[in-house]
Amino acid sequence: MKIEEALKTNKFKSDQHKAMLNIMFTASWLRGKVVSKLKCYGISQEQYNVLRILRGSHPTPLCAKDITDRMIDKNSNTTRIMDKLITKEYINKWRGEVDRREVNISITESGLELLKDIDKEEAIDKPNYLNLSDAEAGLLSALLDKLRENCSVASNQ
Amino acid sequence: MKIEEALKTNKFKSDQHKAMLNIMFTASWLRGKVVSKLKCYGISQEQYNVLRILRGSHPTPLCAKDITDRMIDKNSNTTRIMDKLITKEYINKWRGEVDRREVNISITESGLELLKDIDKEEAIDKPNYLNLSDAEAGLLSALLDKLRENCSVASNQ
DNA sequence: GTACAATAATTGAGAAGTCAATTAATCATT
DNA sequence: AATGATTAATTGACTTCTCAATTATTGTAC
Repeated sequence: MKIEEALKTNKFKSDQHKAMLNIMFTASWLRGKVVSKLKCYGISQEQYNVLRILRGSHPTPLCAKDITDRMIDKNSNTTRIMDKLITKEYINKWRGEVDRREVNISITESGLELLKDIDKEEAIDKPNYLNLSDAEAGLLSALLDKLRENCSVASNQ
Repeated sequence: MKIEEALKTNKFKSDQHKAMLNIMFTASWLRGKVVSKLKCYGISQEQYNVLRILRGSHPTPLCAKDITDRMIDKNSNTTRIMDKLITKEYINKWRGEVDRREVNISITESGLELLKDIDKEEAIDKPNYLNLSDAEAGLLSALLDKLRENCSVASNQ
């Protein structure tokens, strides 16, 4: 479904504006797919994202700031996402010994198992999940990277 | 800034997975920009989106469903976004005469003025806001449209 | 080493989102 | 025209987000 159909309009100020709306729509669409896949595991997309980040560094722990830096949505309230994951015993947290302002966070065995189960359900990340060839996916990433360059508008992100 | 730097990782399962994370990151980045632009006008991105949709159909009113159909995030709670906009007197709402289940919604003069003020601050949608040529923006849209085709995962969206 | 700035994480309060259940009206079938 | 199904919108309960203020610790300059 083309973006014109998805948003039921043909009025776009410019090609850039159309692309912007398309990015936001596609992100929302993707989010819907991921969320529905994760539903039966009882975790949110943000929680899943954090677990994957921690698996990536495992067995080295990360501090909260390191995790925020790696998150898709930098505005997420990391503390509260951690709280949820601690309650579910998917992560461990302890005060940093070197810098006592920091906390060390690492994924538990139980968290790793959860990810393994989710991985089995390949669909979320499987190649061609996106209906793009490798080359097209690479081109898409390159365009998105370029889009964010030299932007005239200041932002805190 | 490339997505590898933005997410501080080089570990991507596939080009498709990398593109997926890039879309979500870019959408969040764009959202941050738009939200910070709209802040001084006291409206959220979703409210702005609804006002633009209503301006597009003005002076013909739309019903709530028509608006939802045109929204970027189809899961938004349209009723509550409308409530906010009614309080601010940017939109009017009245029961449909033909189909009494529907409500008719239209943008007010005050709402149109707000949009005019925001438009003056061109930055949000101005051409090249995205640092892409028209051709690149078109290509990006085409890739996003393709990506959403024939997706193996069922979704309610 | 004391004062002040900077950083990491947390919290509180209010806003917004989510999801299922509900209400009201219309449609479709007989 | 009575029945049940469908559609449009709303609501209630709950969760999550947001953003500024706060606490604790470390870094920097004198």
